[in-house]
Amino acid sequence: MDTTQRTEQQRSADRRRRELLEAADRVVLRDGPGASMNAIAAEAGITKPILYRHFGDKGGLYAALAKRHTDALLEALRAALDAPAERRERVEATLDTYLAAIEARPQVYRFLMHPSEGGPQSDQGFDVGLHSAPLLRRMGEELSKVIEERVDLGPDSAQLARVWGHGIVGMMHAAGDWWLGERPCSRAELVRSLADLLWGRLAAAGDKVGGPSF
Amino acid sequence: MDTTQRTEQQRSADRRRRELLEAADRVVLRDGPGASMNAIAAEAGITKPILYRHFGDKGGLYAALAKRHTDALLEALRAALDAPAERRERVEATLDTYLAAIEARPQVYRFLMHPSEGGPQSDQGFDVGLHSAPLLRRMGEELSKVIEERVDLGPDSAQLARVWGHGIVGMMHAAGDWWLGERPCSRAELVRSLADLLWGRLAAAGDKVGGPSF
DNA sequence: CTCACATGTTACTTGCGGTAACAGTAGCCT
DNA sequence: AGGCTACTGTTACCGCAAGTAACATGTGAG
Repeated sequence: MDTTQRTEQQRSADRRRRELLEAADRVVLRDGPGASMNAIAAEAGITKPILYRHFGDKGGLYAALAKRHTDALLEALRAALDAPAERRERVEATLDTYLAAIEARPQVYRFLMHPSEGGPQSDQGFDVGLHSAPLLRRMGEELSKVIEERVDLGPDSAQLARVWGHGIVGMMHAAGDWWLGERPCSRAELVRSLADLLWGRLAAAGDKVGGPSF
Repeated sequence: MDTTQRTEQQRSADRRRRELLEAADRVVLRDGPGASMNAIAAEAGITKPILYRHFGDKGGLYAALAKRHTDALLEALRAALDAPAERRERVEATLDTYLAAIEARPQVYRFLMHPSEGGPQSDQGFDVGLHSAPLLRRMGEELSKVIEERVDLGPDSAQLARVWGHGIVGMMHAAGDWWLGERPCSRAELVRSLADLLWGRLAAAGDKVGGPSF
């Protein structure tokens, strides 16, 4: 067969693909998630149909783009999660890693999580409806695995671990999103507060007495 | 003044508005969040510009639509949250209320949370990017208030309560979203697992020994 | 030289959000 | 009555973005 030739051509195609993704990245980071295919093609120095030949449709481009960032973030999280340290330390390190990532590149984060919120007249963005889930889901599954591997939860551990994995990721995500918007405290404080929550401080706290009237 | 006349006209306008919202509701529930303004107008028996006169733009229609459902859900949550019962009971009741709501009307839920995921060719949906936050945010703020009112957290209670409010809501949301998709267990089990997480079972559990190799 | 193939283009269709300009209708004011 | 305002409704259009068809061009293999 022509495998050797194929590989050569394939390599060139892959390089092109990577270049296109980087161009897309630049545009998305500059113009927000509302970036149009035309704009991306222009940034890459080519025209639309080529993008479509490479990625099928806009969702494909988005998926490829998201996968890059998602993979990178997941790797960082895995490192923090799998470190040989006390559980609380690991939890705090993981929370901090995530928050540091979204703090450092809020544009990327918003692109991954929140679809069209670009410019004033950009009402249609990437259809992240089906794609924003994956990041959260993948993080949830990853965390679930680690929990089940390393925490002794008795019977039903598999199910419990999955519920907790997704729940904790959701907590991290929502709190991070809110924090990124309002910046009501430092990152370290946020990490500490969330870890405290996970450590049962809600259950341990007493009822408030002398509260409002009743 | 012409207040009396105005009220009469206003009433008619309000009735129309409500009718339009109900039509929009039907269409969104049927066609998913990718419903077009034309489709909504047709369902209401009128044409597009009228929708725009009433709601300004698509975001306005969405916001009005979302507000109805959000208000209803928030009211139910408030009731569970403010009940005169033990804290754990209240937490479980609130979780269950939320999960029951999204279980009963997944279409509404997906519309509120996830934008365009409609039909196969519907790539642009409502720009929920800026509107899905509100529901989560409002729930988070609501919960924050209740936490601060009723739980004794010592100094920094305000900040801590807000972090926890948003975090817990995010946990509930993410776990609910995942659960709704996979249905890995009953609602009661999910509620119990999440409450256990909030009650510090993660911190209380021991390390797993004899785990994978290390 | 020519065939096959990959790369690139221009020019188009479709469909949606949003708007302008026009038409009919009900009540009030003098 | 007749006209003024204000609301409801329409058709017909613009702009823009996704996605596609058809055409052009370079390049290595036989």
